Amino acid sequence: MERLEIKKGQILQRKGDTNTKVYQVESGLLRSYSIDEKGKEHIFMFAPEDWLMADNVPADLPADLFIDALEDTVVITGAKDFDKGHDTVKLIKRIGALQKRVIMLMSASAAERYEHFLKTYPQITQRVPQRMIASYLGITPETLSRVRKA
Amino acid sequence: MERLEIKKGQILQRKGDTNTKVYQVESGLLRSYSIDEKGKEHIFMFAPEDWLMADNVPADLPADLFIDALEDTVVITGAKDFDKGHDTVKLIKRIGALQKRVIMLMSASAAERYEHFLKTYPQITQRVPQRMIASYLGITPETLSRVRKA
DNA sequence: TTTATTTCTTGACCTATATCAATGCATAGC
DNA sequence: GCTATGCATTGATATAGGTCAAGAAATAAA
Repeated sequence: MERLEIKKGQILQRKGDTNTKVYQVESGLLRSYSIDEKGKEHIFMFAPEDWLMADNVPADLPADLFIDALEDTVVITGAKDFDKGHDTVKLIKRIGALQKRVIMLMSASAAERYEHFLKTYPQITQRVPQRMIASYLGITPETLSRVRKA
Repeated sequence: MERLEIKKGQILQRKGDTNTKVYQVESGLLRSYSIDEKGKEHIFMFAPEDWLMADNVPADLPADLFIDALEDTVVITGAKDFDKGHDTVKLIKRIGALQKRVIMLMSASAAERYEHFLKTYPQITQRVPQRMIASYLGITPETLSRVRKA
């Protein structure tokens, strides 16, 4: 357990890295993302204050995601330790959020996704560029721009 | 905790129902799905033997998903009890699977999703109709048919 | 075995979103 | 203050997948 201060733009984890830590955000903003074989970024999650950032693959496998800071950020790092220190209620809430996200990705239009994002994460909306919101929603910046204009 | 035998086609839970149970599958096959405002079905998950079927919203809120049996099925029902009876390692694995699913929905083509499904769930492929696989993958039966033909 | 229903496939056409390029605006760096 | 870079918007075009309908095949029910 360790307290880290990192600068905007600094990378905490790259795909393929050993993957043994989780990051509790004290202040600032992290994101995790993957890069597909066309080189396109797909943001999996943002983590502002009080959120836990983790790459959810077992600690004995290489990382699936990049993790970096979108603002100067302070985190408390913890080891991935599956047998203790986890709040079951928080894990189940996270599963619930992912359930809704999967259903939305299968069924909602770009506009509907954006509307939902605005309502659910109004604070994050103010802190990240539009192109990152587009990436998180699974659409292009151009499509997001058109959706916002409509 | 109770052991239930249900018939193919029988519904265990409807959207809006009270939502206080989880279902451990002993034999058979369950699915959970939502219906969007156009009346279209979106399958969230299949649960064959040894899988746990749950609607991952808190027990004090109404259900988000329908759950029904695709075959004659035997389940052990349990109460949603967030403070005990949960295997943290299994919850984290489930989050990991959903993480990969979200990234795939944002970045993979229909063909890539189908290919991945075949590799990951070969047994389920044999037990459910194509139209349900399409629904789970977030594509239409016509698209799946064309992808398979290519 | 026959009939009814469901599922799958295919063709033709449509649509939501992607791609590409260009331009303007905002922000960062010097 | 100026220049460079990043971001957002817009137009034109392309594309992946959706929609609709019809017919064939498979499965279920009688």
